[in-house]
Amino acid sequence: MAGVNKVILIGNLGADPEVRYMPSGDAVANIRIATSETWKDRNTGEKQERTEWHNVVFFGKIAEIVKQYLRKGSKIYVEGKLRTRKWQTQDGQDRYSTEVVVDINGTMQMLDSRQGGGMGSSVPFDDAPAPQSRGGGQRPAPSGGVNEAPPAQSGGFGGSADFDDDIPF
Amino acid sequence: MAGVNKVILIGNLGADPEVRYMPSGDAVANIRIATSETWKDRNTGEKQERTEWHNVVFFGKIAEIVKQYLRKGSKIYVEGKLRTRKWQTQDGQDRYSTEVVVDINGTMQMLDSRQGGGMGSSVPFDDAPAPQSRGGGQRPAPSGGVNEAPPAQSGGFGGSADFDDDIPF
Amino acid sequence: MAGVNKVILIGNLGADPEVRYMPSGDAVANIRIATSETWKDRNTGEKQERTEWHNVVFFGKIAEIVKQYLRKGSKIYVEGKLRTRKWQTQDGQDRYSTEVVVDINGTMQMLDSRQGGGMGSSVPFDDAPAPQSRGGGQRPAPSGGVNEAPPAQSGGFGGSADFDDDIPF
Amino acid sequence: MAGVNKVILIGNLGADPEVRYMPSGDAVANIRIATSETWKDRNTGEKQERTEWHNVVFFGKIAEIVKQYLRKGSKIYVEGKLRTRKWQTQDGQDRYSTEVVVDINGTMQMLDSRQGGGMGSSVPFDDAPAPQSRGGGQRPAPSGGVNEAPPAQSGGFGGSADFDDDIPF
DNA sequence: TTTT
DNA sequence: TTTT
Repeated sequence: MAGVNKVILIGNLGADPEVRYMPSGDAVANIRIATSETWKDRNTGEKQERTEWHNVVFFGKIAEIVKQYLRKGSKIYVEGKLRTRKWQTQDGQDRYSTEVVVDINGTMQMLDSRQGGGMGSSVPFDDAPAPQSRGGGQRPAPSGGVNEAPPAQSGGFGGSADFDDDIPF
Repeated sequence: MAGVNKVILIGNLGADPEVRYMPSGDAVANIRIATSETWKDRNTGEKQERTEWHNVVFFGKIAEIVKQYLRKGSKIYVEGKLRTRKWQTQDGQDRYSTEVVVDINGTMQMLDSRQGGGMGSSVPFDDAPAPQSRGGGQRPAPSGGVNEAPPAQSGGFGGSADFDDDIPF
Repeated sequence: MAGVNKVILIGNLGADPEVRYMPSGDAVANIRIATSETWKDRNTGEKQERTEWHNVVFFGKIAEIVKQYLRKGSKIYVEGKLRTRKWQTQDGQDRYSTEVVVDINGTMQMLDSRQGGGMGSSVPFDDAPAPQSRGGGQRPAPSGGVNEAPPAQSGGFGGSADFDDDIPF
Repeated sequence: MAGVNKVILIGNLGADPEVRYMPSGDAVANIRIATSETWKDRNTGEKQERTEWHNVVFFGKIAEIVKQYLRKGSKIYVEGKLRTRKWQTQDGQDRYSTEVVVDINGTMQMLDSRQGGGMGSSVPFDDAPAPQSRGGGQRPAPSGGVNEAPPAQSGGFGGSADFDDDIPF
């Protein structure tokens, strides 16, 4: 019992989200996002760039938001945790795949809502307000109590079953 | 509407926590923690050290854990957000005070449980298991559903009223 | 010797940066950025919003980038550390002010370069490429060695003198 | 050009570090660290635990520190970035492996120095001071200038060649 | 006021 | 394979 496992990413989606539904009815959304870093070669002085691709999976209510608002090219902020899943190929070989999991403890924020449809973008979701989402589900209506300061997300997360037999890349 | 406001600290408590209770019965715990950084002077090569003191305030269930387990000298990991409060001196002058707020969206972890009572420490709580705590309150028992993976904390946070008329330092 | 002191913010500038120069010639840039969080009141269900303002100060080369590229309204990602300065009012009273310091160990990234001048913005810097900046200064040209992977920023940071007699707000 | 790619971990080493040297003479250190999270099953109320294992690779001077100070069981704080490497099996199949890279932009801190040799530990490095390390190399001696505040790490990082033909697990 |  |  101990540990911190936190990932923070800002990047762009390489494709539209892929969304599936659990037997429980909960959505699971998968995206790929690219982060790139640039630097100058110390010898030649030339500008270098390296792009890293990340598999990010969203559970619960936040998966619905991903489905509704994100598209290929969307720039987002993501806070989640690392998880490495073991899975088998069709001929029974072991494989490992590492993902960034955004569940009720994680967060997602859209960062490009302002570039908006007004600029002639063909992206239909751009007129929607940019959501700022915790992974959490609905907040149960509590009884009484002051409320001058932000509370937080809460319960209702419906579980996250294994997908170990999915091919990750 | 948008934004990330996150603080991550690892440091030691300068004194025992100060705990108060809200009219609602919720605890509020205040601590001071020190972070220090060291570097070598670029001219003399001498080792330098600078210590920074942070005011951290905990709300809800996590405040109870702070009260129970933390003491002067405890080393902790904290994740919270920045908040600057305006308050008045007795003669009506405005003052501002910035704190790190750890509420249901934040986290705290003890990092020194292992140094334990076995070493001759007089600290009575050292035998207790080191808690790993989200700010959250109780989790409501949900109905049905798989549970192979960690869910998350949830609701029940009882509010965090203003303390703007308190003197912060 | 121990400690982590890290702040991560995403928000918008409330005004153009204020830039000064040290006797050494190094720039120091100050900005105010707003982060806001929204939540629903647990009783009334009404949407609530709270905006937090942060003082951020940049040292070294990154301060020049702030001066050149950021304006009122710019949305940025910032990674820095907390620092509380003590200063005196004109009549000799002690005051404390907490800032987020972005020096050579910090980072800044513009997040809204794409909204561009094309939308009729009067902001002249919008055509410039959005910089991704570490706080670092110039990188000394090293001798030999492979370079297939990103190195990192380096030396040359010119110091950050005290500004304790400045009024912070 | 844009992006944030950050990983923050607190966990324990599952084994002693494995250290290799580049043709350039630079060290590369690999460790496995475990982070665990606990939660209560929402139905049964039983305590659950899930442990996640992370591959972490250190480059440059920080790799030397890892070699010198870390051992199986050490608890550390690590700040790095995600990198997925493609490699080939002996029979030419593609594989992918995701690691947390701690280079000059990353950080490592020991968190258990205080448990010390005094408790009967057989670990010989326990008497050494716990290092607080940036990934950086040596700092070039600058000429003149004030130095009242911490500067930062700097240059000299000797490169990080590809290891794509190594087997990662 | 902590810690190393 | 760590830790509590």
